[in-house]
Amino acid sequence: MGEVKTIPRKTRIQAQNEELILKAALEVFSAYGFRGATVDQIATSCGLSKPNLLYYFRRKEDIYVAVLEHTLHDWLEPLRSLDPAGEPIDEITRYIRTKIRLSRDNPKASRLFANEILHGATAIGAYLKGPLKELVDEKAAIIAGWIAGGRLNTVDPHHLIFAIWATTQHYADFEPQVTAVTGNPSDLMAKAEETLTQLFVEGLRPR
Amino acid sequence: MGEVKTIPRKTRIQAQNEELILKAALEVFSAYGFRGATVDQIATSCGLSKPNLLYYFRRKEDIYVAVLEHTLHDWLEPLRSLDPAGEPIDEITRYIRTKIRLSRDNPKASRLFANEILHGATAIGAYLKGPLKELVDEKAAIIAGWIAGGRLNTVDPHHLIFAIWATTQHYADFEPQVTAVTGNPSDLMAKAEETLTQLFVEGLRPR
DNA sequence: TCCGCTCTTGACCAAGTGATCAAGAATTAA
DNA sequence: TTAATTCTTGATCACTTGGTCAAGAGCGGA
Repeated sequence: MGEVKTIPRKTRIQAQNEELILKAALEVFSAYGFRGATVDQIATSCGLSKPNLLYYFRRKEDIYVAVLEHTLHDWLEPLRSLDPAGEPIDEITRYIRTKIRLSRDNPKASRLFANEILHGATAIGAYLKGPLKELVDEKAAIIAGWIAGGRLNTVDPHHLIFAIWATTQHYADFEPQVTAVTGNPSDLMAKAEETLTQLFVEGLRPR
Repeated sequence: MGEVKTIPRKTRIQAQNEELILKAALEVFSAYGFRGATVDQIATSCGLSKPNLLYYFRRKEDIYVAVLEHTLHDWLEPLRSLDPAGEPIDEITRYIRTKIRLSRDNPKASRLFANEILHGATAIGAYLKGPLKELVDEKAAIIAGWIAGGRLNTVDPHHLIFAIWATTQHYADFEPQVTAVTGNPSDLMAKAEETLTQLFVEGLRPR
């Protein structure tokens, strides 16, 4: 078989530059948002001229959508791997740990999505209502099963997932505030991970 | 005594228009962010001409800072009223409930802050490191006291406060995502309040 | 080598935007 | 009423920014 002729193959230079652009775009869009970022910034940031960048992505919005899609899949991977056959408390704990580490290691992706949703999610609204909703519903059903089996306390699974997202991404999205309040000690993220897992599993009321 | 002559009194029209402007500015800045919002939008939104608006606030940034400061105080009030003499579980529960209702009733203020912090908190950085940090440290100490007295499980108080902020403000800041995933049922916020209080107090592990 | 295609860029444009200003209208205090 | 003060705005400016275009440079296959 080999390559299909009607689909234009991607040049080496093309693949190379598109990767450069997406990397720079994540940097710039996550820092300034869609309207705050400029095409010039992205171009300069990856060593291309502005017209050259617009040769690869014809409109600013095309770059934005591309970088969003390019990052979305990885971002949801941890939720996807929530295992219905696992021990509930372990699975949730592992999910929280994975998520907070993802926030620590890739805060730019977190901020990119936060900004996108904060301003109405116009570019990924369809994705949220489609694939994301399906994934969340599926995992919420698993959690609901665990609850029905008496293996977790009774909480609304959707809101539990929201709570995990919110608390873990907080450290990326609100980093300046966290830093200002805590003074950014070296064990900040370790402490955060420990506190969140403890909090979600045991709660505040002493036994 | 009466009025001090050196301090120019505020005209009726002045007070009136400044209020109009701040209201419109909250609307526009919370929806589009600082760079995304335009002075024209704010002016049109409150029925003033652009030069007229700039007569009251000479620079765009002045409007932005004014509306931030104008909203900040109210936003932190619930934390301020955390009572060291109260019953710990009740105090925390009340705080969560108050916060989530504030997010429901004033999502624009939440989004305004979220956007400001997401993009580096350049306008309120000093406030975060000063008054906010002091307030949080004070309340964290109270919580630490409760923990030391065995009245709450052992968690880091600062991270507990972050967790409460994150989970409650999530419903305002990530509203499009919450709506997309849940379909926005009428009892959404009631369910959220119930789930969060339950989660923070009892945790997930069955007793 | 040659030729067609891809890639790159300087110059440029139109629209939008923050801010200014002079001059007139409205308000207020006497 | 009058005069000082405050308020309002049309016109305009300087600058940024997304996007275009024509022309040239570079690359790869035959």
